[in-house]
Amino acid sequence: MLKIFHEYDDERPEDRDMDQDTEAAFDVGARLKQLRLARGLSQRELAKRAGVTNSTVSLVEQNHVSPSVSSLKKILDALPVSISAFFAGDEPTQPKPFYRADELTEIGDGTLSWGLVAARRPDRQMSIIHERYPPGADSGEEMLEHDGEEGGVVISGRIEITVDGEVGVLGAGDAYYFDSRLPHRFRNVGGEECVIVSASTPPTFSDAGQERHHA
Amino acid sequence: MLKIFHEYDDERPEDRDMDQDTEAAFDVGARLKQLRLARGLSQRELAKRAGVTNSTVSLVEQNHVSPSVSSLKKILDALPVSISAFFAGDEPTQPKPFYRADELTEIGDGTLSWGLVAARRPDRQMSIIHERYPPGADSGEEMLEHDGEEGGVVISGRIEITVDGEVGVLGAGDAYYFDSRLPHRFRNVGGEECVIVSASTPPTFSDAGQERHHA
DNA sequence: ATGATATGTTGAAAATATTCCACGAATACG
DNA sequence: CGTATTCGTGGAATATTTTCAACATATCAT
Repeated sequence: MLKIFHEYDDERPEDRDMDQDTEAAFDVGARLKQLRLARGLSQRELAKRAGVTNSTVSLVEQNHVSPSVSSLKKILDALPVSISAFFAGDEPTQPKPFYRADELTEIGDGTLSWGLVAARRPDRQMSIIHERYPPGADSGEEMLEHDGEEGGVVISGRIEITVDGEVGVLGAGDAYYFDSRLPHRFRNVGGEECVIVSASTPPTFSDAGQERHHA
Repeated sequence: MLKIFHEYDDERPEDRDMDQDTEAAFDVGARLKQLRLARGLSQRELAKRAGVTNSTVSLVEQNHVSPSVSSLKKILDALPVSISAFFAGDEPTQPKPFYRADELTEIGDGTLSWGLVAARRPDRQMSIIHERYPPGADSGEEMLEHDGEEGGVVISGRIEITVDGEVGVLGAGDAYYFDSRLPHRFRNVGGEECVIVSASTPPTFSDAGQERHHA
């Protein structure tokens, strides 16, 4: 869970009756600042969009005040970030070993040329795939349905994805994530190649037919 | 997004202005009351556990005030419910398949600006992250070790990855995959930003709170 | 009925958040 | 060097919140 900072910089944490919980602190100010800077906004610019004063943004970022929910909402709306997402932020899974680009296992069907990461790894829990969809590429009329979950991030180009009847056209930086049992389909409707990095679990593609049991 | 009520009595949780989102107003008071009653607590009992007065609980439940983040946190801690989970009803906790680039939940520590896909999806089996390492970024001297597996594909830039003593420098198109229990580290040793799309399982980063334990 | 306890509400005081306005630092430009 | 602009900060005034201390209602036992 989180602990909300409420002290002034020069005060010590014990000054306040921060009681029982020992949980990790959640730094509202730092998180807000991070999100603001990630969007290249100044305090004033953000405040203007949010309908609050720059002072408010400043004080909140310094944890000199604990904003009211309504104020925080105004500010986050301007980013935009939901309150839920705001507080969902925590330590990420630090990412990290090594497959040369030409070492990725090709799993295309002729038209497609995809690279599967760590294809031969036994008991692998995920399939991470570097996908390249040429213009017009289509996973097919009949929707795909299989166990597991899959998601990915679009690197370049544009792709139309249909999930359970819902259609979205994603561009660079956009992402998707859904339950693979829902009928789905991928189509490159643009004029250029579309590149995606995807992950799915449990691994649908297994080079060595090494399926692992999964509840 | 959500609408925080700040009006008195006669106001009701209705849409007032519809911005780009299709979401309805978020009734803080009603949600709090719902959670409190679900646990069979009186306002006074909850207030006592939370370290606030019963008045505060009463006023908040009636939407007569918009509580400060610190107050709301105190109250929710006593339930216990995370702030993120509290507002989760707002965001499509339902399987939302598509995520605009700016909808990815930002994670990172200020220098980093990463986007987590489907952060608030309940019982998500993977964390897919769009990572951006600025020049010089380093996951740290001390190696990371945690349960699960992780992998990813380098989109641009160069990154040095150390896994269990083995060091590799990856460039665009290269990939990695390893057991997260092995000590590992990431460093952008190049002069330009390095972009990676990674996936890890199980998700170390979860929108925790009052959720059921899952196997 | 009467008192004892528990509930949720609210006026007024106290505490805190937010605004208004100005300051100093940094940058750019003549 | 001066001046304009933008930045983040913070004092003092204002607005909102939280607390304190009732109050009204309801239930239950005596």
